[in-house]
Amino acid sequence: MIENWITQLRKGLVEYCVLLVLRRGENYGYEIVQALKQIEELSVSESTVYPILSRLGTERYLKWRDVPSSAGPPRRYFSLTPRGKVRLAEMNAYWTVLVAALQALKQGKEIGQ
Amino acid sequence: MIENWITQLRKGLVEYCVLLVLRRGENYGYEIVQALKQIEELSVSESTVYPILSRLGTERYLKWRDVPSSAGPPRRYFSLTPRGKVRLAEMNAYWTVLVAALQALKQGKEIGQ
DNA sequence: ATGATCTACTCCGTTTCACGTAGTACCTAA
DNA sequence: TTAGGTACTACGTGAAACGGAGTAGATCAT
Repeated sequence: MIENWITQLRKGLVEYCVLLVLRRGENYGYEIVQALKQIEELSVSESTVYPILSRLGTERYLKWRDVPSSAGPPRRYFSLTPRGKVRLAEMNAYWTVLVAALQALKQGKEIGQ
Repeated sequence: MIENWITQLRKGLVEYCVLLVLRRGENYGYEIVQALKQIEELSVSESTVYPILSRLGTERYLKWRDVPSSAGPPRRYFSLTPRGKVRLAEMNAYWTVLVAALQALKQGKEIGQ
């Protein structure tokens, strides 16, 4: 099934998307989940995004602060650390060359000679 | 480490690349391995490509024929089945929208409103 | 005050894939 | 007969996505 392939293809990508969402400033978890849910091609859920947020936190790519909310438990606002910004830049660089390589493979590049 | 992320990102992609290599006609295993090794961003080895070839075979996306070789054991020439061509078309379609979605996320698209 | 509902997460188990290491086996040429 | 190129196969590990269930704070209608 193509769905299964898509699940595999998403590996690594959700993490990249989380960092991309945070590149402009802080956002809280639920908000990030809702934002990524809107990208149909990703179609992620809470159980995918929250573990990524905490993993990126323990790896010090993200920092956070808790802010009381008027509608529910305190919100945890995440933002990129300097370390996280470096990682995002590395990911951007790799993603760019990867997409270019795939594009070259799609278009005409023959193997053999 | 970024290397680990790259390993995750490759999941699903190697399979896609194998189908892309075969889209024009048949190739034998060793040749496919050498072709994909030349793509630095993928940097795959035999132990990655051969299992994919046999998986795609049992899933009937590929067919093959054995041809005696002048230098070694018979070569197994793989080619796309009609089913495989459909799958490749689906993958192309998904890959295209995914790359576009990531591009949109990279450029300016804000969340929240 | 009590239950319903929204918000904001956390935990656990399963599946799948990439990949490293090692091993098998075939064939030609010196 | 052995070295070297060719063509795979087997096995185990690690990491990520994901489904489903659970936890818990806060507001609001009854």
